[in-house]
Amino acid sequence: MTPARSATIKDVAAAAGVGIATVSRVFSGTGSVSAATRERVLAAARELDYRPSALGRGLKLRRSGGIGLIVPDVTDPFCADLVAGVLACARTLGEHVIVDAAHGDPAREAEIVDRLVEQRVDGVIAVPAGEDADWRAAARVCSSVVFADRVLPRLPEIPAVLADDAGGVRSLVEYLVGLGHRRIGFLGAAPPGAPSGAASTGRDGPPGASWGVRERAFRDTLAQLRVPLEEDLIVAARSAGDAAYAAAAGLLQRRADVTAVLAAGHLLGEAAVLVARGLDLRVPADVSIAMVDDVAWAELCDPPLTAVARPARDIGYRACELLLRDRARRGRGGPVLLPTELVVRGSCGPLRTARAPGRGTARHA
Amino acid sequence: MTPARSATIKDVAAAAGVGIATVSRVFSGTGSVSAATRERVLAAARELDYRPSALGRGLKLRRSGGIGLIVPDVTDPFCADLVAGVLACARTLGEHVIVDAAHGDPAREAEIVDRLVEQRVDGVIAVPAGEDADWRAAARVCSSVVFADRVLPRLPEIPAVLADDAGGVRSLVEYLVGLGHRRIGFLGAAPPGAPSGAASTGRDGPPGASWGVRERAFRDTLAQLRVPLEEDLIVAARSAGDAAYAAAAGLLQRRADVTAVLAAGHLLGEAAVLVARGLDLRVPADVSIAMVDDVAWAELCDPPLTAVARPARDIGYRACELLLRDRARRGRGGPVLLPTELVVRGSCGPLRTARAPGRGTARHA
DNA sequence: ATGAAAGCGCTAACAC
DNA sequence: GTGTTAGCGCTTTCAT
Repeated sequence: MTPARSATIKDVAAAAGVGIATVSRVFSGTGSVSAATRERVLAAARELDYRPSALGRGLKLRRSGGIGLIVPDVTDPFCADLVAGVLACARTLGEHVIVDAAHGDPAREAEIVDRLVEQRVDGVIAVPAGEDADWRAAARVCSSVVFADRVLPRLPEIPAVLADDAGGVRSLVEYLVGLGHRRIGFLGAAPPGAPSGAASTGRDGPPGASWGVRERAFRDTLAQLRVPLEEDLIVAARSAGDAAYAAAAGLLQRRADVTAVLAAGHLLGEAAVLVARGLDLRVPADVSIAMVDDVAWAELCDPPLTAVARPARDIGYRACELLLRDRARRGRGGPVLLPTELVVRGSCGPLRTARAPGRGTARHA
Repeated sequence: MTPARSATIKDVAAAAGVGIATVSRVFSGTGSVSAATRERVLAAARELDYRPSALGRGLKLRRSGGIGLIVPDVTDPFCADLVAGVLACARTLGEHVIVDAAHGDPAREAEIVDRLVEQRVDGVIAVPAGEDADWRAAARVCSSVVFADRVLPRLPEIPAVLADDAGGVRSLVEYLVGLGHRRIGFLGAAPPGAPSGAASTGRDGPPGASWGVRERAFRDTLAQLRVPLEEDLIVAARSAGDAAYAAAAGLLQRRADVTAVLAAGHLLGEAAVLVARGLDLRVPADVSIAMVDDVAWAELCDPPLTAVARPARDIGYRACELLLRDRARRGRGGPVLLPTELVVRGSCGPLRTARAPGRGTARHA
């Protein structure tokens, strides 16, 4: 009863008493077929439970009808939103999406790119981890590559869609300074491999560069507002859990006089909140906290956290559009910059003179 | 310089002065090739920047080397973890993963399944939304289908990997009852389409059935512990934001005497926390809250939320293994059940006699 | 050990 | 409008 192998276009043609080209026309929508024939073909196809093979079509057309998407980690809320955006756009364009996670490992990323090229995907969207992957080759073999959320300084010709991180940090700093804060701690993400906890050099490291953008925006805005900058208020940590926690704890204990902390990412923000709680600091009475990335828990936190929302979903959506629709317009005028939004909640308050006595001392690792 | 079209096996064969079969042998690892020839082939391939086409191979082999993964929503933390698990396993097996989100819409899911079948994926893993999709056909054309996290009652023959939700809820109820609670509200997820806020019927609705499992476990455990069950403490809500909030608010206002709330999912838990805050109820002094799904914010919450952790990542990993490796062992002895873990934090306290006066009155929509 | 040749399922000229 | 035919890039007998 059930056919051992799924029916092919040839089977359908035979069953409908037509040529295979006609069947192809019916299913690919190309050319013209009389209503009667079309009906017969459709009936035969239904009867045989025929499913056109994307493999055959792909081979002929030299494209698979799918795109590749590489993110650092699908469980990161920002990445997840980005993925959702790509999925939404790809769906409207009838393409499927091969997703993979590079976990910040350039070698792994290079492998993924290779696989994607072998699959002959119609394009690749990546939140790039590094320059090991042969991005140019990928852009050549696949029709194209678009970067999302991050760019690689050495590959300026690859089009990109980014959040306006500088603008986001600027609005946060302006907000904090407007509240009266002067000694603001900056928890920044260090590039992979950098010594954790060390103050950054202020220059862009090879990968990402986005951390550099945020730190520079922090410095620039402070300068612009004529707030003196203290180097040891700027801390760079690998944003992994423990390192981030250590960095935040170090900052808050070393400088008991900081009145506000700006975390340059949600993992760093999480660390800041946990450290403040561990040190028994009241937020915002003893210290104000704000962060980049408006993830779900920001609202659930007590007090709810003020954050800069970055349009992750839109970034994904636009990147996909850029890749598949606006091929022509691509890469002109530098990266596409999407606006961020400052979401004010309760975690930042006006400046108080000093921390309550006894607070801010280590009490908990 | 750059070839207009990427090199094919034929080009490499010509360049290396060998037949295409030899090149194929070199790249597919099949058959035997002399070391010298292999070297020449590899050199030629490198020279031409040759990438074997998965399309050609797939057509011949009648499999694409990829699997499909359908989840309700990639931005849901549980789903994201599940996806990560599938990705991890697929990677070890050298398969790529086509991911898509059905958003709880059976029609959309059916479309996705169709696309996946057209792609001739080697198998499909799904957190199923409904029975519209032709799962049996998919299982036939693709080699197989495995359900994750949910099963479809009408398709018992499809293998599945699930969390032991019943056990999780049971441990939560036992914990709460052990703390002295007797009037425990249950916030359950209603099947899509059911009237929100209405008490459920206690029977499995067509889709998912997982909500049914949790509610039944709630009832059963209470009965087993000889705690009287009050029907109007059981509320079913669509777990979407507003509906969940409304359901939680309804429960807490209608029954000012509930001393604990068990939310059957993280969205419902979020609603419970927000409502408690809105009603100015102290947690756990006025009301204890616990939920199923140990998502990131549970720890960031104040107080941190007690929750049942479900092994989302493992579910994904096992489902993928089952699909690709343990084909033989599949579907024997019913679904694979993975254990949950009760993570006790600060959101549940011992029973107090009554809510503080004035609390629990509506004060905030 | 290696090459020639026959498809895998489909689309796109090109004939009629 | 519809059928015929020639590949798309690869794997795989089957010879050699």
